[in-house]
Amino acid sequence: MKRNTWQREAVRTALNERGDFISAQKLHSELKAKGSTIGLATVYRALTDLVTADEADALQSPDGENLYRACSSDGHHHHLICRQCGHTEEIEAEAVESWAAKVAAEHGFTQPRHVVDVFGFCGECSSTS
Amino acid sequence: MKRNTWQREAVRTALNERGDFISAQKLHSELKAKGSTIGLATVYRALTDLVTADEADALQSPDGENLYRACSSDGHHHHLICRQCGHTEEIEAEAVESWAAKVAAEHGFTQPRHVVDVFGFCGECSSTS
DNA sequence: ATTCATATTGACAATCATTCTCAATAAGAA
DNA sequence: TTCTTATTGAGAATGATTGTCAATATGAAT
Repeated sequence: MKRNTWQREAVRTALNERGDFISAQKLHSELKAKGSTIGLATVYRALTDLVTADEADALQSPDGENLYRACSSDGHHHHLICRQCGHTEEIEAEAVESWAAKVAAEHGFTQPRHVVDVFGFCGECSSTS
Repeated sequence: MKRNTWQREAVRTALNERGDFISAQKLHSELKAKGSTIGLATVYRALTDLVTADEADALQSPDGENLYRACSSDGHHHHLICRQCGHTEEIEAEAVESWAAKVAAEHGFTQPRHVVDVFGFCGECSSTS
């Protein structure tokens, strides 16, 4: 049976408060910084659970870290991520959904899942540089 | 000055002979299996160089490994990858290109790069399972 | 409220891909 | 051939993530 613990709650809220993607490591540091005694392994476990429960979203950063973020829209969606400041925006991709399904089918592939993310420099970072 | 070594050549040919994506680790094992004395670190260095020189393509597998593949078409392209056997097919994605550019622009993002890969089970693996 | 079975935790060890270090080697110019 | 220095290889180091296991705390039953 699944139990509710303040640790899981802490991870969930921390993820909700913060809008952007964050790594498990960083999330753990932040919680510790706020006085929490939560363990690193527990943060990983909680995040994995949240992803399984479709309450969070996961993606890999270019340097191999796993980044997590609370899922706002419950449906399937994609991201527009700033390479400089990490700012993230969710984007609709209806066109891509059907395209992916079509291409997969054409090549005889089944159960297609796709990774569609766009990286760039957001308006602010573009003007600053 | 850049020097040519048999090690770099070995990695380049191994990558060309093999059509699919392969991890640095596995590529190294295969080379060793064939009698090569090449070192693991060197394989990593060679692969990184090939990617820099746009002779190879890199992507991250869902479990955090970096996969490499020789670039056949020199232009920009995407992949359809079998989650079971690793078989890979290059796909054209004209529609996605323009979509990505448009979405980025709409949100004020500049210099968009995108990651578009479709994972699934290829025809063969679909029927086998 | 108390008891109890067990899900969950946290500290730390273990893993695994990748990068770093550095002495030894070899490519290529002279 | 000689010499400079880019490159190599073995192993150590790193860093994220996962496994281990005794201690703890949740929630159902009493």
